[in-house]
Amino acid sequence: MPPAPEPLFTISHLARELGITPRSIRYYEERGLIAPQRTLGRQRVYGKRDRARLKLILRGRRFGYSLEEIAEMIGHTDEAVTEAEQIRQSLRFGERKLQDIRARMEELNQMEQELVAVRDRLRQRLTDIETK
Amino acid sequence: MPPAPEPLFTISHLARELGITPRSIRYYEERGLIAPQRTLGRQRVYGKRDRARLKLILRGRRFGYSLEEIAEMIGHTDEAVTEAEQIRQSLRFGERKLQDIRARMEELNQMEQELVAVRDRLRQRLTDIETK
DNA sequence: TTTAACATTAACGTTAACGTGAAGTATGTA
DNA sequence: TACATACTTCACGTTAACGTTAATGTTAAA
Repeated sequence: MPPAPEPLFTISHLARELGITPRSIRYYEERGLIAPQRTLGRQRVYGKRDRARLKLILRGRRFGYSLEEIAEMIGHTDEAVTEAEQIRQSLRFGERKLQDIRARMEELNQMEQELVAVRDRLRQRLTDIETK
Repeated sequence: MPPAPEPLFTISHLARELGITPRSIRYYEERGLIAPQRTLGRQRVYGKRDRARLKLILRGRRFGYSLEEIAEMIGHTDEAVTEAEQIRQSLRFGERKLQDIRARMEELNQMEQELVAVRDRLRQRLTDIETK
């Protein structure tokens, strides 16, 4: 049996799908966040893993993480130390970020409660005004 | 009985307490997010409400919300329309942001799961390597 | 009342994360 | 083979969110 034929994407295809520009994707590569395969003719080819990685990056961005932090979270692709050390590093960063995420969840809860409180106060004032 | 003497803060006092710089606080004011009282000599004076508002702003920032979005969330202090309209507007934005927050919670969960998955894969590879 | 410790405004500087071409070349698809 | 895409490199532009500096005013304490 031949190895499962992985679905491949061109840069602009992927960009459209993710709602970003090819420029951004190349920029992420420049910053060492992804490292797609290339065709014989040097064109970038993206697979499932790359797509997933990009989604992670975008999710991170939506949460205000810098590309630098995201790199730490999911692991740089360049500057290879030994593989084991690489992995251990990623693990350490990953743990930190997990903590971080859990802390953020708490904060989101706080924020939600505060917004709800603000809302309720506003509603109260509104009815006060309208029934005066 | 005199009105409860509210505790007042100077800008750098508040900045220290919140772990930011006076510059940032002034900038938030410039962007219409806060509007502290002034002394006779034009120096800024902050009260409890201001402090709370700043905390909200910072929380928002930690989540990657732009100052613009935060302003929408908690209401601009300038461009006064009628009070009722103001309030209704804030309510609308607030509702949106609540939705937003709930969506983000979902995303955080996703992110956590993915990070955990990454972690587990990494751990697996690590033991693979070490026991080879 | 002087002085040290803050504050104020104004303006220019900085960094991250891209956007926007330009220019010339290579690749891939109908 | 035509034509849309993609590539690289380069460089300049842009926006948000402050940092920094300068020149001056305010305030609390001694």
